[in-house]
Amino acid sequence: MDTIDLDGAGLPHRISQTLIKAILDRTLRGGDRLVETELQKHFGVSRSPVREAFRDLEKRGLVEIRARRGTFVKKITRKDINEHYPVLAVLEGLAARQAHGHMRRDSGKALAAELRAMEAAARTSDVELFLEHHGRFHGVYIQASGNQLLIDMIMDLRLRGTMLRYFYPHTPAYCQQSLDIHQRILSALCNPQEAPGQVERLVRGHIEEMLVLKEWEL
Amino acid sequence: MDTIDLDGAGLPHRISQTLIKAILDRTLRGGDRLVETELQKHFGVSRSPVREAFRDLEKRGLVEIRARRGTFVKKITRKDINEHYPVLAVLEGLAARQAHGHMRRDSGKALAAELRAMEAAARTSDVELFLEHHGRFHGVYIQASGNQLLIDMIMDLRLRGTMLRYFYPHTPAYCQQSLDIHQRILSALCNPQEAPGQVERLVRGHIEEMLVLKEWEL
DNA sequence: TCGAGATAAATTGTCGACAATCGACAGTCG
DNA sequence: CGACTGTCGATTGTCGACAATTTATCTCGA
Repeated sequence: MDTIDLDGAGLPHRISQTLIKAILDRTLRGGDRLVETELQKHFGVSRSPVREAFRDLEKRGLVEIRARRGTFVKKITRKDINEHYPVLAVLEGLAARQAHGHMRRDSGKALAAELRAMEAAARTSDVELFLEHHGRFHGVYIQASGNQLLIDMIMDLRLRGTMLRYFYPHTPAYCQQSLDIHQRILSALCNPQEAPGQVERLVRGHIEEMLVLKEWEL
Repeated sequence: MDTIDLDGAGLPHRISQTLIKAILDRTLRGGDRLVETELQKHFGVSRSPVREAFRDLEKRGLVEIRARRGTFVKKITRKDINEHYPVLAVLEGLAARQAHGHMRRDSGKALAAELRAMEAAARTSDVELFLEHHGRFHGVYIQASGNQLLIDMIMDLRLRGTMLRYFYPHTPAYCQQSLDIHQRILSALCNPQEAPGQVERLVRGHIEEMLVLKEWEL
């Protein structure tokens, strides 16, 4: 690896963004050690911004900083997966409930657009594209919840979830099958008459299902 | 303020702990600016550990770091309160549900002990003592959930909640009144026959009630 | 008197160097 | 032969100084 140029403002942020990308696309693997002096040379900066970037990654749950021993990319375990989805499920369920309370027309349109894109991706078995629009579909009602605390917590969890996704083989079949539940979620969200509890249950159940699936390879 | 001595290991951690105490007991008020050079002199260390402590406080949501502008103790707003309790409610609800799934006898005993202490404190109108045991009561089933991710998230939220508590006048009357719901939560948690959904609903409802109370002074 | 612009002070961001600590290896002793 | 201890290299923790930026102050003119 050679020295990379990144002039401008916000050194720590830019470094952490680069590292996040590297972790999410598995250039950096779970358990890998991040050495300050190496990254210092790699980015052509001093150790201070590198250390601050590490703190940011730690906050986001992507690395673990062990005092006087170094920082390591977090290793995904079965336990992490078992703990992740129930928490994400209740939070997204709450987000859906709160979003349902004040849905705007454009939010509904955005949801419908993402769902159509998901259908198209499923038809061509483009799993990667499907996942992108699937993520955006969820993002719409999360943002629409208007609860900034909730939004931040979910976004952090979803970032970690991106690490998890490598361990679950998203098949075209699963894409096809999950279209139905998203259609129902869309309908419920856009129907003011729908019971808030029902909207919440649909979303929560949809996410909890990830745990039931047995194909996780660890 | 004079220089304070804190030898030993974990400078940043010790500094952040000191600052957390100061923020929670309102020695440092919302909106106050934390200047690196001042704290550096106060603690008799360099700016590096102070900066790391700031990052820790930011992660915990107690301060806000604005780039090139300084770090400020977070100001509590009505919006924060409105966003806080629904999120805490669903998370503690989930914790209670998961704890209910594998309650040990000693957890039940601990719950009962805390509830008795709460009753005693309520009888003598010792609100401070009541709140301490109330916090521990919740802590028991949170820990019993066994979900470390969930535990960490709730603990962070509860820390922030400690800041909120100054804005709600906890009266002896409220203590007395909340004994009943805690008795029901205790019974539900300790009864294996109880429906998980019911346990979750009880806890979630109890926490969401904080929002309905009108006595918040902002 | 008030406001805009220039200047000065204060504060954060970054850097390179030194100190403290950890892990591995080798040597010694039982 | 195995376990313990001391040393060495590598890496993190801390420091003080400098650079960049923001905020406060001062001056000048309308």
